[in-house]
Amino acid sequence: MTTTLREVYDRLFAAFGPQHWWPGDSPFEVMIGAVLTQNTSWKNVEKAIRNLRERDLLDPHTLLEVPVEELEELLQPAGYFRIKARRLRCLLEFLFARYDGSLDAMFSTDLPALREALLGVNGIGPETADSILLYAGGLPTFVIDTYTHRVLARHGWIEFDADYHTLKGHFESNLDEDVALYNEYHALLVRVGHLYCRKTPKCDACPLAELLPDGGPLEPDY
DNA sequence: TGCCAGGCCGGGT
DNA sequence: ACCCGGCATGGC
Repeated sequence: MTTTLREVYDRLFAAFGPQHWWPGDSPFEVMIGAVLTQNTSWKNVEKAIRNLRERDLLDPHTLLEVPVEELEELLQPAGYFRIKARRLRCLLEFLFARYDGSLDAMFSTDLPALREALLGVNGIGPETADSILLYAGGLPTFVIDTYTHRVLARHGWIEFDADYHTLKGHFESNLDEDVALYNEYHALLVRVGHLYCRKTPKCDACPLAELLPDGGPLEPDY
């Protein structure tokens, strides 16, 4: 790759500017959103979060008191509402079992150990864990998502088969360890993905278009 | 109208 | 160790 990841970032930032991620008024709200947005558009997530806010449930202690059936109803507009209600319960149980419900306590612990512990919670995979750590906790871990994979694979900057861990390491080993940079970079990748890097690429107006290999994107049908 | 969204899990080869 | 179906709503 002749273009560095830093140069890609600079292009994206020049094109789109700051993305102000993650939307949310508190770390807890951000953490909830990370679970709710799994394979789901953020618009739908907003409706569910609004339901929670209207009932003052954007707090670990109050949310803990909500029966799972009631939680399902509140999450309905976000889709996958039954499974997400249970996933939030699992995350809450983890938070109380280990940190007495305190996000500050949780985010003050050793990052690699906390990440592994989160991955042990049912419903928390690598992207959700890293989103929680970076966007709710302000900890330096790079978030990989489908768009990240697509953008890099289509430009030939990674092997198409590269897994989550490999992509994460690729970013973290080629960038300064900088929470603000990790934050903005991932948000920009999602933005450029939404606009130009869908299942059928629309590379014509993409700010990264001139960095494509001759003949267009590799893996265009991914 | 069908396709897709800021994944992840569990069961089957 | 992979592969795949299931999960569900709303926007374009």
